[in-house]
Amino acid sequence: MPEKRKIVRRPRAERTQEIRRAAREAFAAHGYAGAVMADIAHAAGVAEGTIYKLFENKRALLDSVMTDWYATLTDGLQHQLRGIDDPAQKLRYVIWYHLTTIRTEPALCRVYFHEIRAQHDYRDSAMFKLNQDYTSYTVEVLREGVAAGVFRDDVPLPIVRDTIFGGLEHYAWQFLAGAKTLDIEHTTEQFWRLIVAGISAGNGAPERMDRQLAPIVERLEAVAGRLERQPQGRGQ
Amino acid sequence: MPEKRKIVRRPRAERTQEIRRAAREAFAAHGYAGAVMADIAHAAGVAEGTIYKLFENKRALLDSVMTDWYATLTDGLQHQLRGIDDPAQKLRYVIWYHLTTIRTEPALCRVYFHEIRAQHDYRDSAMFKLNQDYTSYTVEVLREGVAAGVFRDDVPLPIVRDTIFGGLEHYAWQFLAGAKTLDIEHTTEQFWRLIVAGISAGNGAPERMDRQLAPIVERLEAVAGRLERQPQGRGQ
DNA sequence: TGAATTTGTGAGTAAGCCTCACTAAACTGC
DNA sequence: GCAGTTTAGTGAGGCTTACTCACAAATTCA
Repeated sequence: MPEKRKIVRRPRAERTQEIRRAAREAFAAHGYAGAVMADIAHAAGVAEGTIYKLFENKRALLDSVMTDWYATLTDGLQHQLRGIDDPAQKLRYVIWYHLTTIRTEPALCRVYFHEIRAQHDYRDSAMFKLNQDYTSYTVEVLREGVAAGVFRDDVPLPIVRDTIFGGLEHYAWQFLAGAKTLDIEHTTEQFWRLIVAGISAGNGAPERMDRQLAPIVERLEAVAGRLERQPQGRGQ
Repeated sequence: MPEKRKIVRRPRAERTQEIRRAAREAFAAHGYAGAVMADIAHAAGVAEGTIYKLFENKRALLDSVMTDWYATLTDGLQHQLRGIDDPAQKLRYVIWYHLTTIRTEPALCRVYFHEIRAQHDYRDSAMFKLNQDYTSYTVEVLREGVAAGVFRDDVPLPIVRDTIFGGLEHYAWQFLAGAKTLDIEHTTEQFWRLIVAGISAGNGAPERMDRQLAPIVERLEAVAGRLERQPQGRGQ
């Protein structure tokens, strides 16, 4: 006679949490396609059918895992940014925070980059909203910088935002693909310099630069010429 | 009595091409996971088993499709770059070319971004090599610019490269996700300005900028002071 | 204590990648 | 031409896996 396992019933929220935890590990370890629902069920200590009582399908389970994770990230960033004043320094922190996240949770980042964003209905999803929140702090920082006169007043905000996050992701992919270690301090410094140089007031595109320098040069030359035409006073 | 279809045998290369064409359409239309091998076989006019005689599996079929496509892209870029001299202008062309590719083949780009790079063995794949070729032209252009003194001599090449491609991809994703149209000319201009401002000789990070301007300001002030101490000549 | 409700189960279904034993077209030597 | 050999091509079936559903058991309620 086969041993009949006692069925224990637990609060819905607890079960949900249990399953989410198991799912997070599975997705992190094997990716979306590689994770097997039967294994997740086993790891969570429930039958496969139970998962479908609490989550609509595999995709919804993934969404739930990622939403959970992303929300804590966004809160963390928002909280830390309040402690910094200078816009350029805030920008530096955003870069550092993003890189740190990638190094701390490479597996989940990978899944996010490749599974979540690939969904055709991504732009209607909760993840999209969360991502907007996350990146909107950056846009906010940029706006502050422009208002303070630190950044050019014609910086194309969405493009700078995407350059930051896209560039970081692209760079970090080498790390996510297991190629090499990620030197957060050094990488932060390099990215930050590049971006800040690109948007700082006074650093326009080449011809803009010329336009800004032109009057200064003109003034210098005029004054110098005037001095040259005068009898030399004291040493140069 | 069921009609017996005549089996026609054709050169290996021709069959392969036929299947690849059908596969490309299927992958573009439905993505990797969504494309069904049975449908591809049907569209190519062969039995499902035939595909597996010519390609190891679904993944290998995708690789073949993408390799084919990517190779033509790389050739195109390389060819066009030879017609441009100025490093900054070359950079502009790279950006423009990349955006144009994304707008011309959004579906394949999407599959590339999300399926190819997600493979855990991506860095050993043929696609990785091709991508290296593609982006290496950009690094080459940057090197030329540094050598010519147009770009700073301390630009971190890999980071600039990743900022360009990562930023473009990130920005273009809104378009790939079907959100809005892609204004190539305007976007090219914005990105190019941002990057060039970031790496141009003379546009360092903030403190570097100060360092460069300092002697100029010093000279101006010295001269101005000297003028002020002198009896006023003609009215300015 | 019995009825109603809610939670949990796991065998079964369907979809889809892939295999393999087999068919028959093309080729080869006579 | 013909028998024997090689090889392109086939498609039914195997296997994995997401998902369903009829049922079972625990809990709650009257």
